[in-house]
This record gives sequence, structure tokens and C-alpha cells, in this order.
Amino acid sequence: MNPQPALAPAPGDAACNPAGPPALDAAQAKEQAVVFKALADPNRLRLLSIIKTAPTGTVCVCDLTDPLNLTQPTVSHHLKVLLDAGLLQREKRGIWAYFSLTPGALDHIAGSLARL
Amino acid sequence: MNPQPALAPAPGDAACNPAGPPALDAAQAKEQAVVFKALADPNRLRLLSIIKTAPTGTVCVCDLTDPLNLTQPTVSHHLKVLLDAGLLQREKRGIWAYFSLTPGALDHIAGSLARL
DNA sequence: ATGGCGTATCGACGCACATCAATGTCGGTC
DNA sequence: GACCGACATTGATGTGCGTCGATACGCCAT
Repeated sequence: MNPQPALAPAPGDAACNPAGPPALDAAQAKEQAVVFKALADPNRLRLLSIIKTAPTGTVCVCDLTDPLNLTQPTVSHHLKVLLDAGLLQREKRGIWAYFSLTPGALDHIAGSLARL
Repeated sequence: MNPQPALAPAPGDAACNPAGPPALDAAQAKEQAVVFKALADPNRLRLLSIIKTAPTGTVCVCDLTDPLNLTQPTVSHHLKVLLDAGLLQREKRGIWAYFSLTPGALDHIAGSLARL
């Protein structure tokens, strides 16, 4: 590895850097990956978008199945993923479950991106 | 759907919102999901972190296998995923392939998060 | 209590993905 | 030319995930 190849080093020399500590340890990486996994599905992104742009900021499940053309169990599953990732909040009121964005969650993700 | 249930409407009334257009169409959602899919793996996050914090900002593959404890083909695969997502740039110089962050790519993702 | 409705959970199916070993390709050296 | 080293690609394998139908759970009205 990194044998100082005697040819074509970096433009200002200093070819390969042995790369010391991983800069981001495995635990932190795994933790952040969970959040990005939650965002790595088109339907979940649309769910977030719908909830965010809703007039009241809160939406119940029955209003989410139609726009996405998904069955109720599937929507419920996606909402749980977003919930577990800390992106959504759930409030049960009577029969209905109202979902809303966790305040500052998206900003927090944007921050972690910049802090990579 | 949304039967005006005669019980427990939203706090300021206005219970369920029929949720008009999906706010984020399927094509845009699928496109953004590709980027988040690329970020949804701990090892790829560590790759980005290593490359970003490298003194020169450019790293070759041979210096990436050891910190991640992965084989060379696996690292190459992950780099290709990040490349296809537009997060990395590749520059072949002699025998080596140098990878660097695409300028502004992370900022662009942060922006798309805020624009959900 | 009985029934109906909104939601969550379960089991199963199929597809996508992460990983590795083996191989292929390209550039430089002898 | 022949050889070596860095990287990419291929094929195979195990795991994870999205989706659905069926079912279970709570809450309310009758």
C-alpha cells in the first residue's frame, strides 16, 4: 500500500495519504446511516413533503394512502420508519393518528451533512 | 376517506386535510432518493468523511481499504455508487484513481432537504 | 355488548443490495 | 516483448427492504 511509486504523484506532490484515523468512527456512521436510510425511499420523501406542506402541518394516515397509491399497511410501515428515525411525531387523537414533522429534524440532518 | 368523524377534530378544528397534489412528484422523489440511498450506508459515509478531511482533499483507493476493513472490490463498488450519485469526482492519474468530493454537492443535498 | 372504522402488526413474497473471490483491464517497469 | 501493480468488473451468496393481504388492536356509536 502506498509504495511511493516513483511516477505521477499528486499535482503538488504528496501522492497517497496513508489515511490515519477514519475521521468518522463506525458507531457514528451507523447512526447517521439510519437517518439517511429513512430518507432513501421515494415514497417516504413524498410523505415528508406532504406533511410539511400541509396547511396545518399535521396529517392523518387516511389522507396519505391515496396520493401515494399505496395500501394502508404500507403507509403505516413507512411512517413508522420515519418515526423511528426521529423525523416525525405521532399524536393519537381519538381514532386518528396525526403525524407532524419533528421540529428541527431536517435542519439537524443538514448540519450533520456539513459536519461530515 | 376523511369522513368528518364528528369527534376529535384537530385542535383548531380543520381535522383531516384531503391532501391535494403530492407536493413532490414521483420523478423528483425517485431522483432525490438515489442520492440519499448513496448516503444510507455507514461505509460510504466514512468514505466521504475520509476524503473530505484528507489534507489534499484527494485520496486513492489503496488508502481507503485499510481504514474501512473492506476488500478492494467492495471499496471500488462503494466509490462507484457515490460517483453515480454525483457526490464524488474521479481523476485517473497514471496507475492511480484519485477521488475528491464534488464541490457543492453536500450543500446541494442540504438545500434539497430544506426545500422538501 | 355489538358493530364499524382507523390504525398497527404479522407473515410471506420478490427484489435490491453489500460483500467477497476470481478475473479482466490498463499503465509502467524491466 | 514479459511482468507487476492499481483499479474495475463479474458472478455468486446471504441479508435486508418494500409491498401486500390478512389479521389484531382501540376507540367510538348504537
